[in-house]
Amino acid sequence: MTLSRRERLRENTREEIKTIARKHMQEQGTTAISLRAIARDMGLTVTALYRYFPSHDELVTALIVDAFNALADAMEQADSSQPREEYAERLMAVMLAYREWAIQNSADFQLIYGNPIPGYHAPREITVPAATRGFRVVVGILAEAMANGKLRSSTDYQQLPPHVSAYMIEMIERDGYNIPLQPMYFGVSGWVKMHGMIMLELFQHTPPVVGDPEEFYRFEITNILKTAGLVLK
Amino acid sequence: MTLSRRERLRENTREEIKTIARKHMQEQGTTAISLRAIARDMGLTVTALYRYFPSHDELVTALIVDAFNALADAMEQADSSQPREEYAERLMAVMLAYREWAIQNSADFQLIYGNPIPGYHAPREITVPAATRGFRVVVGILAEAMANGKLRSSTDYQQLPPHVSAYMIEMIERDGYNIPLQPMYFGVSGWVKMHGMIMLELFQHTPPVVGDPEEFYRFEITNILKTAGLVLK
DNA sequence: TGTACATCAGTGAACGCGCGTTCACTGATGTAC
DNA sequence: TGTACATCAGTGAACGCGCGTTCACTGATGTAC
Repeated sequence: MTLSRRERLRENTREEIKTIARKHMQEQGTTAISLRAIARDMGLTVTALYRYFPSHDELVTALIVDAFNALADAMEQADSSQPREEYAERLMAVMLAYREWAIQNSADFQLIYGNPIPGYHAPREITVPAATRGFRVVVGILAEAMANGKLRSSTDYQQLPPHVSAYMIEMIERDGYNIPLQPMYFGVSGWVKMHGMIMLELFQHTPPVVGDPEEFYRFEITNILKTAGLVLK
Repeated sequence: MTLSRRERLRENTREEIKTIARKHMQEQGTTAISLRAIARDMGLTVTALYRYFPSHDELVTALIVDAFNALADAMEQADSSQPREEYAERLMAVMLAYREWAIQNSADFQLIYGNPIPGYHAPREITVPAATRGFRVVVGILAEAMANGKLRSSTDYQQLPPHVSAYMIEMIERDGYNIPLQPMYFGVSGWVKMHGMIMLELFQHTPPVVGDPEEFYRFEITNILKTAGLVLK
């Protein structure tokens, strides 16, 4: 669909508002998203912004959706940079992209995975689909590896507490993942660890412990992949 | 040392201020720590609070130190509730206490492990010693298990990137851990995972995926312990 | 035991900032005939 | 091609809030002789 001149200008202004909001987040944290401060930076009055976002919360929602999508884009791009049959390489690339994006866009990362903004309630029907995109890439690769007989048939997941595995199987169905339990369990189990490392790195808890967080991160991924029989070339 | 009547009253007031600050954090997030709001709740003028905390930042620092200490206390207590020789049980109890405390005191947990408060800079010489207490419990148990020949001599840690292991060995020395590299590596590697799970649970990312976050958390700990040869009775 | 003085808790006004949202409005741009 | 009208971007004042910090002060409590 083509946009009229007016619509294009409108889109540009919306983007400019979000760009400045991101700058403020980066400088002052996610609670510093302020319509008045953005207006000041743009040389507009506050009220003008209400033409573009009906409220502060709607702006925050737009930023959250953008952030989840940008992160997922980065992961998808990393995935497609690797040969299709090299599952270990694909997973490594995707998880490195996850970390890289988190560090390069730490304010956005805090916005989507950190402390909630006081008083703000995300409309889950809007944010959740964007939120799961990145994770779908990971479990998708794992499922592909399994379908091609490259995933070690570990027995771990078979010992999950019965109601946990029942819930997960139901969730796989409900959210349309269309994959077996094993890659889903493996994906969640690995994801939470990498996520923890990134969070701790971002807030300066691990750098004084491991020295080089990126090397450590790579090392841990390599080990996790090994437990699934996925070996890097 | 005994305190005079005046000193006792003073301590009580300081505690009351922190208690109300924690209530506000729980309700409005860590950025809502406000001297004026606390004064309002106490029926005092703002300026009266300056007798107890010389600035907003000093109050935040006190809350951070208290939080790290409370978390470490909970972990130490969990540790001492188990038989000394049952290393797997001790580690399970300690990590469950970690999660339990995080969930029961989610605002404090966000304060110490979540997004930084804009404009606040922690005096690391004050916060870091408190921050490492809990982790010391974990690696302490692992080192004890190793000293008693109960830790499987995995070769994982021997393949750490050379400058990472060099850095960690130096850090062990610098921070006075007095333990070998293996339990340190194992402790960090496990810690980051449990931390990630808790963060994701707290912010509602994993509950819709795993259904019962506590069961899942237990399951993952059990598996991690197994990889180190530590089996729960 | 009584008194003078120092210490301390708390007040109230002020400074100089910040915020989201509503309302009635002006003036430019686009559109339909 | 020219004109009337609708649409839209942006203004400016106002409402009712919030914040940390400094300053000169009052009045009660504790202490030393």
